[in-house]
Amino acid sequence: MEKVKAWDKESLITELTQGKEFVNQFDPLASPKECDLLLEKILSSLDKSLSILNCEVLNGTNDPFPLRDQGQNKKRKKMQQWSKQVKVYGTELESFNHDDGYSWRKYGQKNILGAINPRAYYRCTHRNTKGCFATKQVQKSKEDPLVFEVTYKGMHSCKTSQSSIFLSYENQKPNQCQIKKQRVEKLNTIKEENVPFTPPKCESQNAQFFANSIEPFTSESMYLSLLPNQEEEFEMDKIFQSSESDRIVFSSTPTSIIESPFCRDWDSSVDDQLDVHDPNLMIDISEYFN
DNA sequence: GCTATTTGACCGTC
DNA sequence: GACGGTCAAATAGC
Repeated sequence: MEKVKAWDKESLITELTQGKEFVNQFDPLASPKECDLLLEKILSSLDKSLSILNCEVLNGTNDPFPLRDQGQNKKRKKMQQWSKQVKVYGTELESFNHDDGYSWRKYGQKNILGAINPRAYYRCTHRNTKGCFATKQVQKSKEDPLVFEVTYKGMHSCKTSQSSIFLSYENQKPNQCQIKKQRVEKLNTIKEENVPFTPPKCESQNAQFFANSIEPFTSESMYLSLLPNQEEEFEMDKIFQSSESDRIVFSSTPTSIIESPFCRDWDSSVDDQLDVHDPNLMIDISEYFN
């Protein structure tokens, strides 16, 4: 956080304060239209805040590949990166292609010291055509062969992303909050060291937000996590403060996901496949607003 | 012939 | 020097 310029820090505080105000203004009994409007404002504030952080904290620049344009400084700077785990079941393992909506081209594979399985290296197909330098690494987990650890590096410049959090308003089924054991187990696969969120709770409220799983194909099990160097710079629980009554639920969305591959235009047709109103997808982060 | 994947070699960092 | 990441020639699939 020290690297954030003074004016950026000011802007960040302003945005977060504004976001907090919007959260405070939230009224569960208000009309869905009003709620949507307020949500848009909240998301906008969060997006702006994250943009500031992404630009100034991670690299000190927008460029995910500072070396390529600055031949003088040969020291490789840390690139913006985040990881997720993807769990696959049954026959999915063979056909699993790590499809996250972007087209990737494999450019290498390497046996990693201490790892049983090799690590595969992918780069965006549009590297040459659109100058998109996003890359990802995929490695099968040592502990669980059904789990793939995917690490993304760099931002996609081949597609524009929108809001990182997709929320829908739900106030008609206040007592439907029954978390299935299976989903809880999946959510508990979240690495504690990387995700600043607590496991989901289940409480009835007059109004709740239900998170859509952002990435269509991995609704089964996925998590995103900030790498330690990013996490230490920005912790959600130190930033958000709000009243006790506020209860907002969204998927495990780390701070840098604003530009992540998962934050694409949301296709409402996916809702049916995902059962996006499934209360089991909830993660209660109310304590971060307290 | 074009595109994607494989794989050994090379390079930069620690 | 070891290791991880990338390059690029060879190969495969369509």
